[in-house]
Amino acid sequence: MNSCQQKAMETLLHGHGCANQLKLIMDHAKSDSSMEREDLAKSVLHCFSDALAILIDTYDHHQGDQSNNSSPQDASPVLENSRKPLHKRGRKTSVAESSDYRRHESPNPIYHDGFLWRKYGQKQIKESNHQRSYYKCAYTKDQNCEAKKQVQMIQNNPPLYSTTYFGHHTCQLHQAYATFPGDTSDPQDSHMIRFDHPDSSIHQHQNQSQNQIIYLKDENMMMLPDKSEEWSSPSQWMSSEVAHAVEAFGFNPFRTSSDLS
DNA sequence: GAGATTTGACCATG
DNA sequence: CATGGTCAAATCTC
Repeated sequence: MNSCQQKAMETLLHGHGCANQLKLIMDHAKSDSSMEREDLAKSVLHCFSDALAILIDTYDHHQGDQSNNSSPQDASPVLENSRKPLHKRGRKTSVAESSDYRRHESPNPIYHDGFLWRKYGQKQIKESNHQRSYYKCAYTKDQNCEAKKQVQMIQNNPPLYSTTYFGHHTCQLHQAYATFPGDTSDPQDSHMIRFDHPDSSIHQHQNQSQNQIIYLKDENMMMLPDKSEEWSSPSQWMSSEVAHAVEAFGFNPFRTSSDLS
């Protein structure tokens, strides 16, 4: 799996975690938490739309490369290392010279990509009418993680955002997630990872709940369990784009979080 | 009060 | 010197 597919899967996992939190809230909420539910629902929708954008973008690269008979590794927009020394402050290398970057364009800025980011700067870019935001991994100091990303609106109508990732996460993703065990106070910080599937033979975890499990189907439509048995294959309960991407790249979203490590 | 974000300044690069 | 990436003090939010 290349980095784009992994990023898309992380985004999907985050969305699924939000959906699980939403379920928990709906199961247990006695008081009025409609705002929290609404925020979670929005978060879920953002995650899936972002993941779709990544997958579609990656699929386009994949198709293009196949037609050009180039290797799969060339599909990701990763340029050669610049081999230039890093300095403590100021511009290090331009985007084109950066050692490793992946760029995605989507109608929504990618905020929920499964990682925790800390904004450290914002700048008006000369060649663009829009500002660019700079983010570092929140675990830059704690775990010496050097992952960064830049988010910039590149088009107004229709809105189009470019999210560029630099470097790799060396932080422990699951440790980061474990920091927020079941905390439903802030949907932005919801990081539960679990991928349930209507077919119990695929994933044992869903048996733990006889309660409502909400599955996503086409166009973000939510379905209750009494409908879920109708979906015998992923293509029936995922959006068609995601299912297509899953088949195209052969990655399995039904693995547990421990499988990912 | 702690942590996150904003924003002006600093600095490397071309 | 213009530009863009980063720092860090100021400000904001919870």
